[in-house]
Amino acid sequence: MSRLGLEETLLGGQSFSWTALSESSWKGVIGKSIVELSLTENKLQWRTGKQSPWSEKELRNYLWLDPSFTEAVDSLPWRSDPVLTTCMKKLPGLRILRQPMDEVLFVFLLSSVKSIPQIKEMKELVSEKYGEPLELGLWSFPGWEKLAQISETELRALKMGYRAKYVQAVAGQLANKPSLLTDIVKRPYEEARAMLLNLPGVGPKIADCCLLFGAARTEAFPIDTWISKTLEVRYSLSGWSNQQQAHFAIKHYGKHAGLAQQFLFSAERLGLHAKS
DNA sequence: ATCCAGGGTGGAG
DNA sequence: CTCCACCCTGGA
Repeated sequence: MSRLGLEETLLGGQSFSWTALSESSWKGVIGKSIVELSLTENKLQWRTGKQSPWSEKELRNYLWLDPSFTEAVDSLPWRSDPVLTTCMKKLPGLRILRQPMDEVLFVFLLSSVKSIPQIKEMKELVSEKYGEPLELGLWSFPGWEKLAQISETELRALKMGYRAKYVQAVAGQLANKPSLLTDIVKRPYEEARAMLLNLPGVGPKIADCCLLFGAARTEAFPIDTWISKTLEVRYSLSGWSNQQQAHFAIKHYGKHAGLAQQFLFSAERLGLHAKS
């Protein structure tokens, strides 16, 4: 576990639940739980709030701290892919978090044409206005049931713009079928993806983000502007459609393509290719 | 001051 | 397949 790898895992755009307390410590709100992480001398330390405390097991699951992570890393084609190797060497320990699907769907519905700070701000506004108060002046994500009671106008007031319509519509569907998300998580990848694509405001990119970050489907390979650029520039795939790029990804990176995506995405976002 | 892009999607041609 | 509106905010 490296400092940069962990920092990028928590703050790099797969989760919007974490804030930095210092160079190497972070505070997160997941569901109604508060968790603090710090990295000193390469050792991970943690503590959790009193209200809805996490067990060590929950923490290990959330951070993907089991042997399957090492196996997934080893399954990537780093032996034959210098571009991927560079990204992996620069970000040791970067991983996919296992976040709750409801929160992931919400933040990625807000993500279109928005930067990380903007997405975080929208989520915080919603939490402070409609969530439950927790310890330390923090607020929980309100949950979809609560969101269903909020009008589009009210959501627009929280800087959501046209995304408010999607949030409203999805909340409505989930109100009619509360089991939908837990149902989706149980289905095989293709089927789960098709179900997500049925939701208003959810296209291929957001569906794959939900499956990768909110359902631990590491075969999901979200194609956004950054990854598209990486594939064009680093792999000479310019002119390829998103569908063709997706086909390349699963073929080249394998069954944990989503993990490769995270290394490529972060390296591109942080500009790590420029430096030697 | 305008312009433009910020982890897209849905609809039209 | 390619355009482009959709909201709105901050930075060039």
